[in-house]
Amino acid sequence: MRKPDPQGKNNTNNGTNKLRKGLWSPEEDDKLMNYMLNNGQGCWSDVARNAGLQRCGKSCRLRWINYLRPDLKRGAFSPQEEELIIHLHSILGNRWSQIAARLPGRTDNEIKNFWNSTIKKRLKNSFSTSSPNNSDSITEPRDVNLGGLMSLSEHDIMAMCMDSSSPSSSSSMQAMAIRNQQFEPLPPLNNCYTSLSGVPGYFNVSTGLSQDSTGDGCYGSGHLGFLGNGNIGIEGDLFVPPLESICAEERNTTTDNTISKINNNIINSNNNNKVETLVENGNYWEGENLRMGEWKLEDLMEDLFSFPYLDFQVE
DNA sequence: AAAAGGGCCAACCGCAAAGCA
DNA sequence: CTGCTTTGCGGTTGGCCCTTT
Repeated sequence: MRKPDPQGKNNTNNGTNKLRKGLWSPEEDDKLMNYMLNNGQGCWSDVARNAGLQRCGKSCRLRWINYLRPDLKRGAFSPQEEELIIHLHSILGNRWSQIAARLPGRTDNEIKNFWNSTIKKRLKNSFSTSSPNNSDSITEPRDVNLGGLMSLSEHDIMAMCMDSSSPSSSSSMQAMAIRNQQFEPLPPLNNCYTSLSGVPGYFNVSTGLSQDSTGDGCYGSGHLGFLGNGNIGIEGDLFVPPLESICAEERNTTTDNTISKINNNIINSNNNNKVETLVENGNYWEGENLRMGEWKLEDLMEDLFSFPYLDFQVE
């Protein structure tokens, strides 16, 4: 972390127009927070200027998104979040912003740090402990249990872990697909919020489900798997949980209209019009039915955007 | 008790895409 | 169409802090 610069050695004081860098002081946070609450988000360089901050707009944006936003969820990641991150990362690769978009209250930076510091290490450990004599000769891939997360082969895990340059880990998916000559479902994700079951090769989006009857946060069960031709197959109906997004929930509960307004701005700007639709339709996503047989990776990526944004309460 | 090492995480950097004149 | 500005993203850095030696 960079030192806060209370004396302003790096900043514009001293007669120059040099912008401040490094850690944000509480005063700067206050200024930015007050400005954002009163004026909402505009052009970030204007925000920096009008809020009286000697920071570049970029720095203000980052500070707001990663730290000051009222809808941020602080604290450790829950096991459900961990699981979801791993699962999404296996599909999306290092597309942290897209992963973060499905974890309300979490930032891409947070998830990225969490992945690099914790999960990556854990996956590596799982790999090494599961193969005590794994010198450099990898022969038969074995299944590795990631602490109850999912069961993948060593090759798969290594590909996922090491192939961080691949934007979508497509090479690892291809590797899995090649190895799996037939549809081979991955184990269902416990506590996941978009789960799949039913007719192989197709899924429907069922909407308007009420509550998770089991109370474990899981709305149905099913499998996502890889097809021998390198495509991704879905086995099942996609059950979408009732979407009481942070946005909608806070709209109902908060008495602070200003904060509510800000939240709406943030979420609407992040999610385009999807959340507005959700809210207008009584907190349930009433998106069009999705049908498909086999997905190529890029198609899957596309269709991930049509998934509702996940929301669950931690603790 | 002090030094070394490693983990964590806030923030910066560079690049690409989008928007606009 | 072109060039400039702004925004957004992912990778990387650097410093605090905790643990180990």
